[in-house]
Amino acid sequence: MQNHLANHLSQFGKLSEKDSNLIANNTTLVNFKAGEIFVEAGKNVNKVGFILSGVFRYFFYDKEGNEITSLFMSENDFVTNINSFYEYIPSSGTIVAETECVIILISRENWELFSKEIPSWNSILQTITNKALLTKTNFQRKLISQDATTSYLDFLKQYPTIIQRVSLIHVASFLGITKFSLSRIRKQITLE
Amino acid sequence: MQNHLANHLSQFGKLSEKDSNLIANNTTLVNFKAGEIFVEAGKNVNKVGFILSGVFRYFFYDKEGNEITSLFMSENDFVTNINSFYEYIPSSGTIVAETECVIILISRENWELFSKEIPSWNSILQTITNKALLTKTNFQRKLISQDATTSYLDFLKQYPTIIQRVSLIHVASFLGITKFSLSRIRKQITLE
DNA sequence: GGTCTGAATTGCCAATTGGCAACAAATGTT
DNA sequence: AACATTTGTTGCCAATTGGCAATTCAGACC
Repeated sequence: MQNHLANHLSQFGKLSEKDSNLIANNTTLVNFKAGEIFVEAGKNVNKVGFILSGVFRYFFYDKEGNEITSLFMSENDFVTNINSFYEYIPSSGTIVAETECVIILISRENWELFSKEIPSWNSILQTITNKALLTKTNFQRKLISQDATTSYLDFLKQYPTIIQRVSLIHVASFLGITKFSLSRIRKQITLE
Repeated sequence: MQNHLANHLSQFGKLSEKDSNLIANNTTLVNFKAGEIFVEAGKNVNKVGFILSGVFRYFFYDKEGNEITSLFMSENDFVTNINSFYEYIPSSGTIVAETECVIILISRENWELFSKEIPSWNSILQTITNKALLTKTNFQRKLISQDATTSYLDFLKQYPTIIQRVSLIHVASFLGITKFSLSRIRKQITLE
């Protein structure tokens, strides 16, 4: 059901029947198995996915070579590296499917087609991008100034379905703590 | 010199002589003394400033009532609460001038005028907004996963002129550490 | 069922950071 | 200049979090 994307977008701006059909006719469903790569670090990103099911994870390596997970993306999220896509530069990180995933794939060519042909496309995508980035900075702000237990509880609130679907080590990295600390925090919570 | 704004914007998209004049004729210079409020928490934000000189600070209060500084804005930055401005909702935080400041002020009415009359306005501002948000999330990511000393050194690199112009207690809050820790880190660094 | 592999937990100890009180320095006001 | 106020520092100790080795657990595979 390709129209899932058009339906989703129509929350943020008007789409005509024609717009909706254009989208449906110029996108494809793609499946990913857990562990498969959607975006490879070092390469330019020329595609955007819209997630119908599953969880993707964005990670990169810091100066010490530690793997840092900085984002999870799941149902009704877009999956891409915005910076790489908009700026035509290599992605500094990797996006990997953490579970089986199904996405609606939009190539750059079709993205540009939509941008030209669909009057509200740019405004809709701008709205979504802004909202996503603001949500991210707001959540990160908490991680910076809170203790680890509070951060973990906030994570459960904000991403209630993610915790069962990804390794705790990645959640720990996302929260900026070690897997040991996360394990102890979870134990502490179940004891209360 | 009102054209400073048009000059700055022209880095990100084409502006005609006419566009430039429209901007100059529909913006005003405004001065702030240190301590004066630009955006008041709880109120809708209907203006955007472009900073010619000085430093502004955005802060809010967390659940425990602690003041959290989450952003500094200085020369050639825009100063506003994007979320409040775009979503027509009250600002959750306050923006205060930390030093004497001079800004080019754009009211919402004139913002909309520019949006209508200047063909590249939306695209330019979208580009700037995206860049600013991406820079912010990238910096915050470091704060989450690094130790405090590294974070402080990164702060000096990223905002070299801010440190001399704002209280260290606000820098500490921005970095997510206490003023005591920051004081010790600074001492440690000068000893090396 | 048995084996293998990676994920998660736990104990122990170290390093980092926080909290508080006291003090010093800088700034603003009269 | 004298005073008050705010900002920054330091010592002391507590709380949090990290690091590492050993162990347990869970799922994959034969």
